Amino acid sequence: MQFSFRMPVAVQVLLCIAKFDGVFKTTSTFLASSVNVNPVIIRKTLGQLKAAGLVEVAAGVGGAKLVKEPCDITLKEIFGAVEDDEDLFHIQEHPNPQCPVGRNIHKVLGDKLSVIKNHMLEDFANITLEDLLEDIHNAEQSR
Amino acid sequence: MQFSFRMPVAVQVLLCIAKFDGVFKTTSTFLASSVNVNPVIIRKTLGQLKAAGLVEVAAGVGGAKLVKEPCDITLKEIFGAVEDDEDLFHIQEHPNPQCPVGRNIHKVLGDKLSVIKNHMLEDFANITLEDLLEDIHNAEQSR
DNA sequence: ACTCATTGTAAGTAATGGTATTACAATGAG
DNA sequence: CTCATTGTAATACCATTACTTACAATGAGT
Repeated sequence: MQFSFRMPVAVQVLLCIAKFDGVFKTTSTFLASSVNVNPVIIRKTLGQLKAAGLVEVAAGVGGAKLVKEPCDITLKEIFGAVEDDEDLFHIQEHPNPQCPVGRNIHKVLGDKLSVIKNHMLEDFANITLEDLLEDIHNAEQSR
Repeated sequence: MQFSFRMPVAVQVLLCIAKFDGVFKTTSTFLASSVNVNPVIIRKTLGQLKAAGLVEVAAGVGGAKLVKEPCDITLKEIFGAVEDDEDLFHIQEHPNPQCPVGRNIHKVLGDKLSVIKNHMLEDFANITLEDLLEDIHNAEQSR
């Protein structure tokens, strides 16, 4: 059980846009060939990133660019842009209300798990696109 | 996108076993009526918890009991018992190796995300079954 | 030894969600 | 006006989850 492609795809898309800004026109087809998924997936992702105010996309002429600096874009924003804001875990909605465990499980476990989800989001908030660009740069240097 | 029922179900099963120890025989049918899922799901879950050394199940006569004290059972163990040990996120396996982003994304993003997953597991390790039993007890008191 | 509720497990079904793909109208710079 | 590209809908395919039925194996109680 794990999260879908969406967030990693969005991250890679943004990294490519940042990396190739001014060098190549970053169309959905171009980005799709880096990620190796269908261009429609990229367009959908770009739409979500645009709605979140992270990129602007040139309809018609094509290409996307960042609205904010890489140091001002965090994984938390990216995650929020492409994933629904729902609980991390799926707790059975209709437990037995006659059972003392059943009638409290949602509140008790839900509380704990939402704290943990917030921790995860905080971790995401501490990672910026610039961090990743640097890591990639370093990885390229040591080839 | 979220994790499946499995972990919350396992938690509820363990809580019921602890709560009703010596009062009711905790058969799969009994547990299933608290969680409100099919008894077969409970048996499968109990099998995983047994394999993880958290419970023992009386085949034939029926019923389950804890092998360890509630204060010694953490969410991390429960999570590990019912979920595969895989990455939190699914990073595209075949990005374009000709792209500097594509050929490094797995390492760069994977590293960051595995740190975050470990944080999550640490959070899980700090929550015991006893904590949850207490929370339920308190919730019941204030009804 | 027999009984019987229960576990362990397999097999099949249904529902859900993610990804891929095709198709096409709308866009907008040149 | 042209044309590559975006935005979006519709569809298909596949994997996973959860549900359900079925039945042999188990083991305490009689």
